[in-house]
Amino acid sequence: MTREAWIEAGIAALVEEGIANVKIQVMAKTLAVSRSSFYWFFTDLQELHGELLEHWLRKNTSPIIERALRPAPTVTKAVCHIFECWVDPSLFSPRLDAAVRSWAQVDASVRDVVDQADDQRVDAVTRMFQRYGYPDDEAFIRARVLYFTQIGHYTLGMRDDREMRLRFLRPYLLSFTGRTASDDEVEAFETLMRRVQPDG
Amino acid sequence: MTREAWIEAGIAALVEEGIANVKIQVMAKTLAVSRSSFYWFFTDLQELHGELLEHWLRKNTSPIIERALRPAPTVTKAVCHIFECWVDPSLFSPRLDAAVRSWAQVDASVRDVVDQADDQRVDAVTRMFQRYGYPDDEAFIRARVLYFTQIGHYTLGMRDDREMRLRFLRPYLLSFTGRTASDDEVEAFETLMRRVQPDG
DNA sequence: AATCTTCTGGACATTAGTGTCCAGAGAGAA
DNA sequence: TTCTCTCTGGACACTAATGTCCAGAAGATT
Repeated sequence: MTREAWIEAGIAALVEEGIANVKIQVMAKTLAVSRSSFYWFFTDLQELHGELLEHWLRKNTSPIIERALRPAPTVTKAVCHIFECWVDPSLFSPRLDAAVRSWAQVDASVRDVVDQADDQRVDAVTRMFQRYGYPDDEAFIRARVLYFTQIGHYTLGMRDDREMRLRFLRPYLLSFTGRTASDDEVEAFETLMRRVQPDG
Repeated sequence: MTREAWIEAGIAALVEEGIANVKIQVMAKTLAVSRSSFYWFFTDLQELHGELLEHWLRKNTSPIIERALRPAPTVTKAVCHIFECWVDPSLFSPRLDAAVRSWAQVDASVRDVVDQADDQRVDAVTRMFQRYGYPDDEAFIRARVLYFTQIGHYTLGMRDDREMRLRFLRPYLLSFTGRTASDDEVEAFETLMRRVQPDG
C-alpha cells in the first residue's frame, strides 16, 4: 500500500460515485486492506480530499492553457488545437472534471479553486481569439461560448462517437469562430482523431 | 406539516447541499418536527427523491420549450425569447438545474430522466434555428452551443450582474446566430431585463 | 542475529443516519 | 361530550461510517 494507491482509489470513487461517497471504509474494502492503513498515510478524510483536488488541478488545467497558446495560421486551426483536449483522454479527463464541479457546488473552498482554474482557462482562450483580431468583448464571449459549451457537454454526459464528432466538426468551428474552416484543417483534425481514438 | 413542506425542504437541501445531504434527520431538525412525521407522508427517502425529480421536471423543462416555439421576425429576436428563461428566475431555476445534474452523475435512473429532458430542449431549439433557414446540421450544432453554453454557465456558477449581461448581449447573439442583432431587439431585451430584475 | 522502522489488522468508542412501533395529542364530526 | 381520524413524539433496533489505540508482522539495517 502506498499513499498514491489511496489517492487513485479516491479518484476512482470520486468520478464514479461523487465526493459524498469517497469513504475510507468502502475504499478499504475494494483495496482489500484494513482502514488502519489509510490512517497511516493520511490523518483525515479531509487530507485525501485535498490531494484529490490538487490532482485535478495538476492534470486537467494545464493542457487547455498550453494549447490555447499554441500558434496557428488561422483561428479555425487554433480552435482545432484546443479541440485536441476534448478528444484525447490523456490530456483531459471529462468525468473527473464533471465530478470536481459537482463537488464545488456543495463546498465553498473547492468552489474557489475551481473558479480560479476556470478563469485562467477562459482567459487563455480569450487571448487566443484576440490574436486573430476579434474585438475584446467578442473575443471574451467567444472564449466563454467555446469553453462553456464543452463543460456543458460533459455536464450533460454527452458521449458522441467519433463519427458524430467528425460530422459536426465544421458546424462547431463555424459557430465558435464565425468563419469557415478549410478542408486541410478539417482533414488534419480527422487524422489526429483517428490516431488518438483508434476504436470509435 | 404537509407532504409539500417536506418536498420544499428537500428541494432546499438538494440545491444547497446536494442529493447526498438530503437527510430526513437534518430536514426534521430545520423544520422543527420529529422524523416520524416524514414517515407518515412518505414510506421512504426514495419516495421523496422521486418527488424532487418530478418537481424539477415540471418546473424547469417547459418554459424553455415554450419559448423556443414562440414566433419572431428574426433569429436574433427568437434567441432573445429563449434568453428570457436565463434572466427570469421564476421561469427557470439555475441552481436546481445544476443540483439535479450533479445528482444524475451518480444515479443512472436520474440520468435517464435528465437526458430525455435535455434532448427535448435541444430539439426544440434546433427546430427554432431551422425555421430561420439554417441547414439541419448547423441548426443542431447551434442549438447545442446555445443550450450547452447556458448549462456550462450555471455549472460554473457564473453570476454575472445585469450590467455585464447587457454589455455582452450583442456578442452572445452574434456567436449564437452568426448574425447581428438590431438595436430595437437589444433595447427591447434591455427593458425586459429591467422589468424582471429590478435590483442589479 | 538483533534491532529498527514501517505498515497492518483488530478491537474499541462514538456519531449520524435509517426505518419501525406505538401510545397518545388534538381537531373536527356525530 | 365522545368518538374517530390524522398526525407527532419518543423509544428501540440496526447499520454504516469515522477516528483511536496498540500489538505485532515483515522487510531493511547494522
